[in-house]
Amino acid sequence: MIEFSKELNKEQYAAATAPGGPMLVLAAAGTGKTRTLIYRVAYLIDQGVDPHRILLLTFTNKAAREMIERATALTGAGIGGMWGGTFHHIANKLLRRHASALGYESDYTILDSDDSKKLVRHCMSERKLIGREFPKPTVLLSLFSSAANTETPIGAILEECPEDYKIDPKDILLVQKDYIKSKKELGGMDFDDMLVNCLRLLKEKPDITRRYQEQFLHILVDEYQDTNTLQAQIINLIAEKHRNLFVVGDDFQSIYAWRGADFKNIMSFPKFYPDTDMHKLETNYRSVPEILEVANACIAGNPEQFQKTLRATRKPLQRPVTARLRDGEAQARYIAKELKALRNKGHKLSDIAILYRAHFHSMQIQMHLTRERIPYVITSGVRFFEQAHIKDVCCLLKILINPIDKLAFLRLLELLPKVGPKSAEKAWRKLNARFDSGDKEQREQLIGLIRPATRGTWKSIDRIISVFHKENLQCDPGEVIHRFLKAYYEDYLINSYENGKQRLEDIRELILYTGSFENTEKFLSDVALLSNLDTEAANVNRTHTDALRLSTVHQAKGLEWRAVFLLWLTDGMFPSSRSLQETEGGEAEEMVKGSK
DNA sequence: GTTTCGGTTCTTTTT
DNA sequence: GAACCGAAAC
Repeated sequence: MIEFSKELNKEQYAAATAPGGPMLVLAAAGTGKTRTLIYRVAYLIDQGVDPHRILLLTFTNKAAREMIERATALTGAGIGGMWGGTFHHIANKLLRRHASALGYESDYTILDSDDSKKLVRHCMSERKLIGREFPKPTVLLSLFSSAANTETPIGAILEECPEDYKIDPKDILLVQKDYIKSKKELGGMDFDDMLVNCLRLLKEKPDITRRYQEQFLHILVDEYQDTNTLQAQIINLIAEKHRNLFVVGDDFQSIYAWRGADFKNIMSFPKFYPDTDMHKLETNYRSVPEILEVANACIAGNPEQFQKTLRATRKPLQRPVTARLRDGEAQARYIAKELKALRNKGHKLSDIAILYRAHFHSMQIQMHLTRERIPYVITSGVRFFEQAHIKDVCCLLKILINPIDKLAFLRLLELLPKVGPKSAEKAWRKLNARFDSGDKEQREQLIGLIRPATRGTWKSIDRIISVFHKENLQCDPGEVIHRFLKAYYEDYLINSYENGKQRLEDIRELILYTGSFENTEKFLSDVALLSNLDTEAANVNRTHTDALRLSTVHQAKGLEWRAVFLLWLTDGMFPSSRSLQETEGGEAEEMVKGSK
């Protein structure tokens, strides 16, 4: 049995064991936010709530994984059946079930940012809007994205843009219209569509909504300060019946504004639910008082926040150090020197981290570390699942599942020698914009469409497609990938990339990963929605190697180390020059060394 | 007309 | 490192 009152402090206990209704838990950094949330889950189950009737929403995959792991450990696997995951995961789960209600096929593809970009570029080139003074695909996409996530029309967003694009908003609207149409045509939803459509489903289909309102007796939301209006509405709708809504967040740690997050959601929660039971967690277990002093000084004086004061439990140790250094070179040398000193004092490298705002800020440091033979791991900037080779093998799976997934079809064909964008596009047209991999005639037709020199190569891939349908490999995506490797891709990798062998290893890792999925479709959804294989990848790296950690501050949120270096705490670098609203800043070149 | 190759530029944060 | 652009090669 879990002894809630012993394992939690007073603040945490009060929150975790509160009766129900709308609850807002304001958890400052390092106060055991996750712990409280997990014990809340355990408490509910302890009270006899069926896990199936609990919905736990998180913001990132990392958080979801951690929560579920820890809750499982705590309750002794008692949470089986609980609905837990990121907003996108849950939206996907609902949409797969009810896609037809919105006019989608249930085998819709999820477009990741890479796919979206390609599609937008295509729409632009169709309208001859490439180059010139026209914004780049990524710029347009972020425009579309904030429009979707804030429910604001494009026009209004453009007006607020400080930089005066001299572009006709009409052109942008045209591209957006084309983009939306193309997505529909290839049976795809991008990340924003998942939330938009999920909300649409709940708003427009009351019969369906009622089922979930009934099912979810308790809804728990992590990082509430980072929700956007779509997510807040989704939550409110699902919670409408039972009103047991437990949201946790810290208005001072809202880091996703660029993605439509609106910290006003957390500020106005008590207004929306006048009977809100509010709890504050202010006892900090992570940091020494000297650091909390700095934190408190930052929080104070901001009128738009809930007032809070972090209280330290740890003994005073030492103040953060700022080091003024001439340039990046001096900074790197300084860190190397300090690292040596720390190690001499008996610190392990894995207890130390170097944090920075943007990945390229760490380049110089990385060179120095390599030269000095100091082992380090880096929470990568390149997302595992967005690397070319991972996407390559997945597009074979995609065309097996979704006959109208044009992007996957094109990508697969373009892997072949002597096939580029034009030939691939032509083949797609000749097939009438549909490739049913189960249809033998169509497969024959496609073989004929490929130029003779490459036909042999394609035939070996075609054989995999044929086997897939004959042997019903639906449930074994790993086997398909394996055969693809043997038939073609292994050679391709080795020939096309300097680090082909390493990439091959990645794919082997991926094949192992497929084992945990019931079928190809579930696997593909997950690949699209996950963006880091940081569980696997990080675990592999972490095993038994004592290594220094390099990470962006964003990715480091919620983590802790004995000693932390903060790079480039200087004007224009930290905060980045793009987020100009902040005024707090550093002197010339400076750097802070703190201990947790 | 297409594909491939070579040189150049620019790196946030996540789903 | 990868995405983009222009030029060479097929």
